[in-house]
Amino acid sequence: MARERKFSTDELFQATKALLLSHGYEGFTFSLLADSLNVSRGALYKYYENKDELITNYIFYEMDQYLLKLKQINLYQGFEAQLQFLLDLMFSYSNIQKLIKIGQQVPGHQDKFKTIHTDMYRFLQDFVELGKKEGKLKCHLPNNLILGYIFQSVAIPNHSEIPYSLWVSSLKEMICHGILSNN
Amino acid sequence: MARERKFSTDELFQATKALLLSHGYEGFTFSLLADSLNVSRGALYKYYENKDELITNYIFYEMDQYLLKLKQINLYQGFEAQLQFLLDLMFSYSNIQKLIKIGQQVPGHQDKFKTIHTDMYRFLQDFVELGKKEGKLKCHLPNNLILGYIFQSVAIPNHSEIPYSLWVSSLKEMICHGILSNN
DNA sequence: TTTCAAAGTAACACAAGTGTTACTTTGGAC
DNA sequence: GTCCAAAGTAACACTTGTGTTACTTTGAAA
Repeated sequence: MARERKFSTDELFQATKALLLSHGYEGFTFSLLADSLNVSRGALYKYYENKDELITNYIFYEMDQYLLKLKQINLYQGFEAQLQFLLDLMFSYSNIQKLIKIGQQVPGHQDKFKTIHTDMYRFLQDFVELGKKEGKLKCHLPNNLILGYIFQSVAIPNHSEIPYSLWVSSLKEMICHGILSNN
Repeated sequence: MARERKFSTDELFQATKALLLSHGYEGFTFSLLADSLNVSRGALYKYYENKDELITNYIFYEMDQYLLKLKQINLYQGFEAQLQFLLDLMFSYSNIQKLIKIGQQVPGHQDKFKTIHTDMYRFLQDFVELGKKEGKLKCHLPNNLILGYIFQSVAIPNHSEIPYSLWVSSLKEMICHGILSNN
């Protein structure tokens, strides 16, 4: 009953993601997005009132997917298995942290994103508490700092192009046992 | 022989810093800067051709100061003392990392900033090598990853407002020995 | 084949940032 | 007091992004 669309929601979101990551919140424009989709700028206004609405929608979509994955942590028994799962998940979704930060820049939506962020941290409290109860995690470290520490580490820039597998295994080692030797 | 200036270079740099950190590279404008200095926009063009030149100048100035401090690491004997010095320095200059990232966004100046960045890392190679030779640092971890890991950790957002001293001591603990208990 | 609603476009008016120019203000040297 | 160079301003022309409107295109249902 209608004309065929020139771009799917998925293509729209992929282009949005690429532009957000390369240009940041302030540098992202509908003109750039329209060009990258080979579509007129006006067409985008058929779907979103403005860039803030699009960005908010997109990042929420991305975070929903992420949270869904995250909740699979409960399929694993014991702290160590859950930690491995969490670390692997983080490395395969390493852009999410950047996107959340961008989301927090959207005027009038900071609260929404802060809420989601704290919700995510609250959801992982059980995981941290489990680690502490099992005697695996250091009890004197604040829960949220442990979580922030884990999430932050995937964002380290790899300037010297260390191979991915070495990168991941080294980071896991440092997160768990630090940079110092034990002797 | 001339009229009195309405703002000093230091005031200019402080205002630039505040705006860069709050608005990012793309969001930083001469209009904002002029307003925050209570001066007309045109006046700024007396000193800098455009925002890129100002930002580059400012961040280089900031990094020069930082490198100067950093070189005091050689005043300390032994790896452990140097590590403590480095960690304390990082926490007191925690914004530098963000500013360097912003600098890397300046069109046509990415190379300059990458150079400075790698220079800084090269300067710290001695420190890392010393740690490895003394058997204090894990030898199998890539040098630049260790450095990136240390620098990145000061940028963790403190959403739950953990007191500064607990924040710093916890991070030092995690960087050195990880999040897991030893037993 | 006609119809019509969704998809898309082109163009307008507006706002904000940029860089420049011609101008005024200031204050020490003379 | 006069001069003049540095400091600062106001305004112009230009560019880019925004949101809207009137328009055309498309394709399946009737």
